[in-house]
Amino acid sequence: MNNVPPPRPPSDKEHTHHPSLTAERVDEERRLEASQHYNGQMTDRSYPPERIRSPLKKRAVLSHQSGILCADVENRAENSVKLEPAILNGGEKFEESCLQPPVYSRDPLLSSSSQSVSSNPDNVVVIKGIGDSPDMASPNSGAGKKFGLKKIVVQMQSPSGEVLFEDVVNQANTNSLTDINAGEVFDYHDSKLFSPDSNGTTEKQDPAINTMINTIRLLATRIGRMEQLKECPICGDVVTGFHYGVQTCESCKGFFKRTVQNKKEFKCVRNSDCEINLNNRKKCPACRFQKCCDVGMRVEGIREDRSRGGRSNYEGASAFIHRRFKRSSESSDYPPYPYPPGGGVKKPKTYSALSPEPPLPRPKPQIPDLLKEIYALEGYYEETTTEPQPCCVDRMTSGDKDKFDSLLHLTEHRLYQIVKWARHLPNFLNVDRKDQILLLQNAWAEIVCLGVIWRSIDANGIIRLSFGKCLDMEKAKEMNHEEVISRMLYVCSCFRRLKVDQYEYVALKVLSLMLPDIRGLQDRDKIQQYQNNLLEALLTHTSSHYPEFPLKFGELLIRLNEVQRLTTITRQQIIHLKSPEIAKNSLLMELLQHNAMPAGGTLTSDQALAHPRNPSDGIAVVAPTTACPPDSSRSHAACNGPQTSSSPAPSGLSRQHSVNGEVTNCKDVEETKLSSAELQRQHSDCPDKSDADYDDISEHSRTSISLSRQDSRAQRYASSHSRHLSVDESSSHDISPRPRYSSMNSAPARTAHSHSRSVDGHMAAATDTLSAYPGRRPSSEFSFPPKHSDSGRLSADTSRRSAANRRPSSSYPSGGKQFRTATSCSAFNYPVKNPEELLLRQQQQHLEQHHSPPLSSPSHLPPHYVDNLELHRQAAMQWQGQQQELAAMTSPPLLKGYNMKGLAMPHLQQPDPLQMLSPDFLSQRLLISQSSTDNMPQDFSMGRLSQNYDPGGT
DNA sequence: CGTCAAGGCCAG
DNA sequence: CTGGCCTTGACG
Ligand SMILES: [Zn+2]
Ligand SMILES: [Zn+2]
Repeated sequence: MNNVPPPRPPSDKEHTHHPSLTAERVDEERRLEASQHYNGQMTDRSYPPERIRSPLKKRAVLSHQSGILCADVENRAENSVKLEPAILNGGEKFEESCLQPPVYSRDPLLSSSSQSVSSNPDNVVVIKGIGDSPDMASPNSGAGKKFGLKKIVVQMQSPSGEVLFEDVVNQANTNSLTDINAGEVFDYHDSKLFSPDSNGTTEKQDPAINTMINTIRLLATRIGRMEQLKECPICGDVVTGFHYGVQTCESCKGFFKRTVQNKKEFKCVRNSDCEINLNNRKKCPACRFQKCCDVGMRVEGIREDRSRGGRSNYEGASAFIHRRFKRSSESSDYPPYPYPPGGGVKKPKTYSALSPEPPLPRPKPQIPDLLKEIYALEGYYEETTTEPQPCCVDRMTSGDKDKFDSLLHLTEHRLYQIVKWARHLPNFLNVDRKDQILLLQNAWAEIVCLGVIWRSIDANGIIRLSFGKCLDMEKAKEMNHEEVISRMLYVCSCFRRLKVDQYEYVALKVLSLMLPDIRGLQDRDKIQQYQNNLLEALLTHTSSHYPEFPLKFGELLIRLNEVQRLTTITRQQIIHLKSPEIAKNSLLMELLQHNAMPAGGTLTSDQALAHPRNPSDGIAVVAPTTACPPDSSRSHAACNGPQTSSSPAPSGLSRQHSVNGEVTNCKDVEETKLSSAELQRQHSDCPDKSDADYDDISEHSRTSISLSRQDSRAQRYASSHSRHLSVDESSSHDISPRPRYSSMNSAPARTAHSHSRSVDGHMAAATDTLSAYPGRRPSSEFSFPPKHSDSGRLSADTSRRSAANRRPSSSYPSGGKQFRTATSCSAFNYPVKNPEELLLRQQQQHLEQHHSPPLSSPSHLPPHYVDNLELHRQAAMQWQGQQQELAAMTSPPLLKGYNMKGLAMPHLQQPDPLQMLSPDFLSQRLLISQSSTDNMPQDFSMGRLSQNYDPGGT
């Protein structure tokens, strides 16, 4: 048994002339020579930096997909190996976007030397250049004739500067392109660029390059996959392919799988620095597993439900990379990064350097996996910038209506992107689809807004919309958007001050999406769990990465509230527009007025299919002045107030002149609004105040506003329909977190009913489609009942596999700890000066009450972080409680027929059945039809978002 | 239908 | 527990 030749990849004929590999595998004790693969004693985390290779062997530089090593590599020209693009890109279509295939120069010495490439942590990823010509002789000269496309060329270089691999991608984001330069080194570990200078390297701090980082990361990843390892980077055995993101041998694959699946916790009996090789790999599982993690094996690759076959989509999976690149080449927007196996990049960051204590048999807690997964979606689903508009826009008067209409189109595109983005979030597809819709309807504006803020984070005093459009306060004033813009700028300044990083940014986006308290959610607990996990991940991240900002976590949550407030304004502004384009903008319309159909009737299929073009997420901010009275922006707090009628009809400025006899309620609402606005006016509107002042004001006024709204609502509530009550009671857990924002929260009873008809009506088919939907691998952080002890057999019906795309992955390293229990944290009962004080106060209370820290603290955190953990947990609970509190105060229907999303759309009292079917139609189809091929509307330049919404995808 | 990368099986 | 080999299932 042991004497048979080692298993090999199907076409791995090359092994036949590799002495050490083709040697029959005898008992491992006899394989002493295998230790030659490593150069003597290694410290902790240093992998075999050098391996003795037979000089006969030439390193193969080939498709990573095939897993094939070409035996005739040595016949290739040594000095300049020109890889075919198809090979370079693993057969993807990527090369289509390359004007010329890059030329690879290789040092002849290299191929015969003992250097191993990307598994060598000393290799670095370097920006070779930006431009359109492969040699970068004339960077960016005429490159982007087509929409300003630029190419980024990234190389993997050995420490001596040899070019090992090279990869190219097109990049449309011309703004940030100027922020990176040739010669800069990309550190995958921290996702940062370092520019070399006289005294070593300095980290580039410019946040503007964040989007670029995504691109570069992806490139680095793909480069990392180009290398064909022959020897398992963990034990030196024969590589049998990619396993959990890394090329490893079969045994390490199995070992990793067992370890994760069974949640083993090994402990090294020595110093956790055991060398792992073919001979001793069984000796110390702790160090072996650590090494697995160090070389980049992904626990997300292990499926919690143990389903077999198919493709995984975790960051680092080949399908993941493939998808991103394929799309990126087709749509000319920039991709996100995945993750380079084996590090691919320098800086292995030894464990001992990170923490002196005995290492845990788990991945180094660099960045929580959940955050990484979420971040992996950035770039890919970021807004595209296909149409550079150099000029700052600005001045959008009513005369620019066309322009504005196109902006609406842009917005719609952005919305599609958001839907797509959400679909790719870990486990989002495991959420009930009705819930998906609810969540998206509730949060889209926040997501858009956060994107704008993120982009503007480094632009001092400027809000960067899409397409290079910018707004400063001056322009904003001209357009009467000063409140929105100033608030945005304020949040920007907060983010800047806090040094919010990309992971925190994406976490905030998802946090704004995954709100468990929205009324009508089917599976609230799941959302809750998600939120908890995300909060936990964010907390871990901020605590460990930003010890200098001990209160960062809490502050972030507070800023999130500010963003929520912001979006209330912007929603209103959009709905105030008189553009008939909104009507055609079916998805936008749907989101804006979930329950209210256009007065004209249902959306026609024409409307549904005639989709506009061009993305932008800045839409809300660039609403035309004329259509948006100054006061409306102030009164955002009175978001319950009916503001408009359905889209084609002009909206009242602050007063509802609506259809269907719902007008009577306007008065109350108006009063609410006035009082709210008055409150607001008393305090606010000075974005340049100190943070403390600002927080004081906003928190205080918001509380007041909420209360006043509650009063107003109470009056309404008393006279509301009993059916509302019954529905409310029937779903006692359903409280809307931000009723003032959520169109879904309007007329709850009706919402529920229409959902049960419209959504449910489509549910069967939709679910089927969803089930057939391929390839989405949910991943960690979502608690699913583990499936241990079941000996793992799938029942026949599970293998029937409608759940194929609901495959949960293991939540191994980051458990589903929950720290949320409080349902009401009235921390905002009285004004506080700033979040710090708030937190301190919390802490004080906590100390007074003599609570013991309820939750375990991540053991990987240094002690001084841990001190703050409890504080942060309280902040999180406070935030959650605050969401609930707000929800509770306003959840009952304020006005029948008016939603509370700040839109106040009247609804038709007796909706046509067809109309009842319509509201969710698009988003439903979006949710189910955005298949793995991402056939999201791409051809925006053609003025169509998309043609087919074939929910079946067939 | 072949490839790839999951999970399962089971002798050692 | 290990690890070689098998089965699965999405994708191209
Ligand atoms: Zn191995
Ligand atoms: Zn050990």
